[in-house]
Amino acid sequence: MDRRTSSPTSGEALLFLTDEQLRQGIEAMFFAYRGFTADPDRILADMAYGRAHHRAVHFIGRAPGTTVNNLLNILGVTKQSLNRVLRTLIADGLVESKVGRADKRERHLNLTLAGSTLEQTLSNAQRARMRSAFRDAGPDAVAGFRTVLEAMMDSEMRNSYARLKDSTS
Amino acid sequence: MDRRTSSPTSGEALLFLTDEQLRQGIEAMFFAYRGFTADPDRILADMAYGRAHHRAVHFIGRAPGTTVNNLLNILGVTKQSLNRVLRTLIADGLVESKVGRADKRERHLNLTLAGSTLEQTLSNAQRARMRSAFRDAGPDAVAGFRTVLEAMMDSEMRNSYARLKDSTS
DNA sequence: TTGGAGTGTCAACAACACTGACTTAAACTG
DNA sequence: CAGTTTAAGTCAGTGTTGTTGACACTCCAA
Repeated sequence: MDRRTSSPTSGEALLFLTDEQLRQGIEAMFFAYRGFTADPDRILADMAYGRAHHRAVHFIGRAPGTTVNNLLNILGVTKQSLNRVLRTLIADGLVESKVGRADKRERHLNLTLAGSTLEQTLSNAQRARMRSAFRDAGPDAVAGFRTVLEAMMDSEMRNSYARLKDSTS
Repeated sequence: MDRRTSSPTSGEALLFLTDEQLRQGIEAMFFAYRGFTADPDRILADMAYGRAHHRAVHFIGRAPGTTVNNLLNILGVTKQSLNRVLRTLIADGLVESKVGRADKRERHLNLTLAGSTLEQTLSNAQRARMRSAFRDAGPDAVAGFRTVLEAMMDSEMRNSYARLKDSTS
């Protein structure tokens, strides 16, 4: 391998790709993800809900009127697994499911007022940590953070991510 | 919204802390973590093992001779949960548990040859993705990635992370 | 020698994922 | 129109990983 883009010194250009650096990146992901989910988990523990409910509520709030199938693709779980979660959320009045106008086979999902409240509560907790981390790290680090995470995604997930990102930009 | 990332002007200095930017960061973490675990998960699916076995094998390989209690703190699970995993790994000859010399209550954990082989297999798969992501993103982005992840950890996890990092640097 | 720490085990349970098989209803297609 | 496909929901069974709670054992130290 020869010298690459940014680093001026020759021998050090690829030092960030050593196995040790990669291993530290792996461990950083592991520990950071624990922090990432810790606050919502604490809130959900008091209710009869778990992480799966959080994810469903998050993405329904993010893409109101989304279909079950679309949600299935975003979450990457089976229909049975999502259905279990959705059933309780609908029964508890946090999510409402409406038959599609154009295609009556589809169900369009929306948060109720109560669902939106829960989403806000969870979202606020998770955003607070993210905001603190972003502020401590600074804008350049945040840009790098996002670049690496995008490069780490499977291509299908990258598509889902980009679609959501563009929908509100 | 106009994207003016690296602008030095005053009013835009905190644009990276908007709720929308934070939400994108949250979603990036979600999708990237799926990619992060996808390759080892595929390998483990064929065996009778799961993600918990991967984590145990990883950290035992990283800190040979570690005690059960130390591993407990790193992994952040209950001892019953870890014990179930360790029991199968020991029974299958991937991990060996030795009574401590100084303190005979403690058990010191090490990978056997077979355990080390599995660790390598999983580690190689996960490192390959991380290497590809790091290379695509470049050294500056990687530095930012690590900075943000560290800021996102709980302080106890940050300590565990730092201890592991320093042990081989 | 008593108390506490470290370890291990048993049992029960919950959350969340999976596969496989099936139904219902609607939409598309030849 | 008949047949096929698609979207959604359901039932039953299973596996991994996590949790509590209770209990036993060993060893160390006050």
